[in-house]
Amino acid sequence: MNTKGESRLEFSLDMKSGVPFYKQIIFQVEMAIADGRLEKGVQLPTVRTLAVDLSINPNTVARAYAEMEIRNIVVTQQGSGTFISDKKINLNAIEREQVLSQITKVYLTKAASFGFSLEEILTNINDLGSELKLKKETV
Amino acid sequence: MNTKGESRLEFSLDMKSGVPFYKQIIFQVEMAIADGRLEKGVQLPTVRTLAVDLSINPNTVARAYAEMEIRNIVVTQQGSGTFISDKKINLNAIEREQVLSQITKVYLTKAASFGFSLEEILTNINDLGSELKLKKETV
Amino acid sequence: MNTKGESRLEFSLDMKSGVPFYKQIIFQVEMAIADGRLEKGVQLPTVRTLAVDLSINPNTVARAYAEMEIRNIVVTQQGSGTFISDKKINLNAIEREQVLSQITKVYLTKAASFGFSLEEILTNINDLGSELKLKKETV
Amino acid sequence: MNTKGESRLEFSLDMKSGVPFYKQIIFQVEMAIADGRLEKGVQLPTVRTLAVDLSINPNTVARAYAEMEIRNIVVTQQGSGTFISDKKINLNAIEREQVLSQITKVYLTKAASFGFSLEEILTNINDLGSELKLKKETV
DNA sequence: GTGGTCTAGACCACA
DNA sequence: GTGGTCTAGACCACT
Repeated sequence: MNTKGESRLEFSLDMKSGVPFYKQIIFQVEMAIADGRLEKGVQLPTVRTLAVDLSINPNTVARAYAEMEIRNIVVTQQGSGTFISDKKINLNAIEREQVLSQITKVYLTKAASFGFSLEEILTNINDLGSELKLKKETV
Repeated sequence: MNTKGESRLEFSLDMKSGVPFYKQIIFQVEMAIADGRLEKGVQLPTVRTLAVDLSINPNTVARAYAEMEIRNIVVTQQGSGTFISDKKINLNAIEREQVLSQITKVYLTKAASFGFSLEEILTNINDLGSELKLKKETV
Repeated sequence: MNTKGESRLEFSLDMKSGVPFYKQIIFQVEMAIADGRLEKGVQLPTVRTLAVDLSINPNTVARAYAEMEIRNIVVTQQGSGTFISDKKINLNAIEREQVLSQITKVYLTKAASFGFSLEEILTNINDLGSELKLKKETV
Repeated sequence: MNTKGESRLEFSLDMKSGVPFYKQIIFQVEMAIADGRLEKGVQLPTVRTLAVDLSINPNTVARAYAEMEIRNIVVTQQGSGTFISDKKINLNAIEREQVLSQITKVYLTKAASFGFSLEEILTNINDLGSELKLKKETV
């Protein structure tokens, strides 16, 4: 059982995908936040620890953490570690609408270019939406 | 409806994913062959046309085509264009599912980071899905 | 005389200040944007060129550019260079007020800890505000 | 008003500047000596007190004090505390001006990046300047 | 021990 | 030529 302040996230890298390692790390942290496995204040593995776990260079992990710090996904405290931040994005209704439409368009265009139908897409989102523990209704 | 010999494939690129453009192009062609949108003998857009469409350098498109030619996915007929060969691309239902899940996860994670609910997301997809003229059902 | 698309910015580093090189570079770009020496679309010196100019490692320049890309200060086009972006921040009136108060508090606290009076601060801001070509009135 | 033997200095740290905390502390003491806010014999806050005030590790404060002792800026009397020595800190008007200009530039650049006008900035500073009880005139 | 900065140099992707 | 990624290893700042 997780005690707050400690992270039991399992990281893994696809060495062949061509996706940069540091981006894979960032994505896994974002996913973990999205589905509740990581929450505010939880400490990420140390740079050196994760580097050993993944068998990559510490600088590569540091780069992922640095980018997440810039993006306000984590905060780092010199000498003590890297922690999930309580990032809050404040958007008004119109801006929310614009942001959602923008990212949805990119997603649908991509899905369409792979030949997926609206039916398949909606089914998939319903499945994954529950898995990620997305809140069901707008507050 | 496709007339043989002409391609109505819509390509799209994710400029930020870190996945090389030429690999994205190849993958989209493979997906289209696998699900029947492209079949033997259909002509791909010319290098120059596709480069303009995607706003990328023609060399990048040429590289994708060259790579596909090496893999026997397409054949180039000097002077007339690039055509789908009869190489079988095997991508079963499970693999299709994995591809869709992957891009859906990225999308939902991003949406979740902005606090959007499943309800908002589904509404938005239905709206934009019609607008973007996605096919409604799987073929 | 500057032609658009070319940058005549003179960069310089204080090697002894203890301020990281990449942060000094970012700050100088931000300053140049703030006072109009750099505007949307202008190309920054190439990574290698600036590294030679400043006698530092190209990776250090690349890091500065990468951080500015994340912050939407510049956009990079693979293979062609790094350009000032047209970053726009949309904030409503309340958010504007909060943002300004926040950064002003930090500034005043710092100035006070150095012993500067309100009188000195206002004089200094008036001087520098003109120099930076800050717009005088709210639009 | 300062009574000799007690220090009313307000320290502040810029956590993001990249300037080491201990250097920031030293600089603030030097500035205070230079402009008369601190004079010979005045006691600095204890290491532990200042560490709590600034929310940093006591070792960091201790390091700043140790460095100042080496530089003869302060003397430590075992068991009773740390006191300003009679070392002269020379910081003339021009140097003061440069320090203020530096931090003001950082502030204005940031404000400019959010599109604030000189008018808004000055209003905000006047408001907050009173609230934060900045001294109104130079001593 | 923690993270941060910088160098040096290799190799890749793209124009 | 452009920028991007990764490694290896040194040294610093802070807990």
